[in-house]
Amino acid sequence: MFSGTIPAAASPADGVQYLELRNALAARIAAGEWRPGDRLPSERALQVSGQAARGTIREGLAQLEAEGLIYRKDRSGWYVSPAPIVYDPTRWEGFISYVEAQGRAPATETLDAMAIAADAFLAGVFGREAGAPLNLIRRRRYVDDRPVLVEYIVVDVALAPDLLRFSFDQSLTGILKSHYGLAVTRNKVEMQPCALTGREAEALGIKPGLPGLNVVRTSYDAQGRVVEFDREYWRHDAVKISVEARVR
Amino acid sequence: MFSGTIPAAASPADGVQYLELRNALAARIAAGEWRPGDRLPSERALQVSGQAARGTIREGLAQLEAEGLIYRKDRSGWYVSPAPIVYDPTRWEGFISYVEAQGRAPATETLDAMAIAADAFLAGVFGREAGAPLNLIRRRRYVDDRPVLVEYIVVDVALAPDLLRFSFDQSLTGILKSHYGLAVTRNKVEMQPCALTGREAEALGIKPGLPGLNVVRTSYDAQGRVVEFDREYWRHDAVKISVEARVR
DNA sequence: GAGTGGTCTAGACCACGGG
DNA sequence: CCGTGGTCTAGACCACTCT
Repeated sequence: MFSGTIPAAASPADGVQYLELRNALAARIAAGEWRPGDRLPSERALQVSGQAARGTIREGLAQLEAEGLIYRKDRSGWYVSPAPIVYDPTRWEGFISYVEAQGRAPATETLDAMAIAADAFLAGVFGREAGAPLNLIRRRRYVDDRPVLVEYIVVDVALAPDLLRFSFDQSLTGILKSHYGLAVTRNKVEMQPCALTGREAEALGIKPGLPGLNVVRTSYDAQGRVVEFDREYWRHDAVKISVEARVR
Repeated sequence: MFSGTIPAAASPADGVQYLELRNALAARIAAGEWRPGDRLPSERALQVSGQAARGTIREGLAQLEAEGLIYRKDRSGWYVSPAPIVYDPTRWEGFISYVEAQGRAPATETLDAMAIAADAFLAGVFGREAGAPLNLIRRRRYVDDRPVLVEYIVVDVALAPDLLRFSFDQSLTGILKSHYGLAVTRNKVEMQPCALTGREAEALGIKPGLPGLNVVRTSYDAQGRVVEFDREYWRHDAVKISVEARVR
């Protein structure tokens, strides 16, 4: 009744068909009938065995998806979710190292990298005037070949001139430190559960509206300058946040 | 294209009916046609004006719900969501003070308070043997009369004997500090987007499967003893996490 | 081309709320 | 009580993947 680290499932009998399907599938997943990455039977196959309309089947599957136990690949099928990555956004280590430290295979892909001018919001973030030159980098990151997040990074051109000549498929952290001497000493992190829509859903290859986690990080150096402003959109089933901090 | 603090909405025309309904409703909400807490037209009314099957209408509404723009009250209707509470789980202030600091009205209700014996998991958390006596408190917390979270707090009886004689509708923080001299100096916080199911969904009066945020906090005093182990289940649309931390 | 999920329709009955 | 959302059925056609 109170143990483990993950919320308990619904009770076995709910008097509701789609929850009973959900429970049946969850039990079979827990029993190891399918392993992470495996495909579930098709919706129409589940209809036959479960004797329900397809809409009802889909509601049960959507339930498991919301819980992060399964995910869908568009027009391909429903798959069992792998374990989430544990992520501490207050650490300045970089995606690659902590994913590897958890025995998983990270990958990074740069989608865009361009010069932009600060709008009112970004001007405020960086403490510059509107129109100040900034660089915007958009990346997609993978764990074990599955896209798990898309991120938008903004860097002040004044602090890192000519940044766009680099490749960002590796660690941006390393570039900022070794080529520009920029060391982060303080982070401000905001997180909010959200829905992944529009460009983010498209970049992750998912159906718009799937739950996600929006992480916004502002990184400062010892002089209080904003080194990096980073907005990440994570698949909700791919990440688990862990933060350790002294009480202030 | 890159501004503001909240993810951009989907594009106005998606070629998909339920997303077009979503966009139409989102625009009317943004325009202030309905204010936070207001009820939307009924599903059947939206059917008439929008010329679509009710299932399609419901899919559009579920989309907005996943995004946190609206929420439902069981068999009552769909309502515009109020602004989320900004919450810093590394601070040791207590719910009441930070909700009030944001100009909102907090309330706390104790659901259960009982003595339990440590299972293997909790024994590990508290560094005690299995079967050690603990107290478990279950509370529901409100913002502006809307239930936003349910929490399970475990306290070591050895550190806070006879704790159950107190009322927990006020600050537990204050009780632990003033009556037991327990001061928290360090927190470990884990957060994971989740679905609210079973007891949690019931306690919050929501439909099982709605997205939520699971926050697990372990609080230590200066001697490294576990003062409090707290598991919170938040409505996903009620909270925004903000953490500030030095880089380690 | 066969099979998959994605979308949509037009109904139905039910449980619960107090718009 | 009536209106609400909650659940469910039994179909249909489409866009996409390739299981």
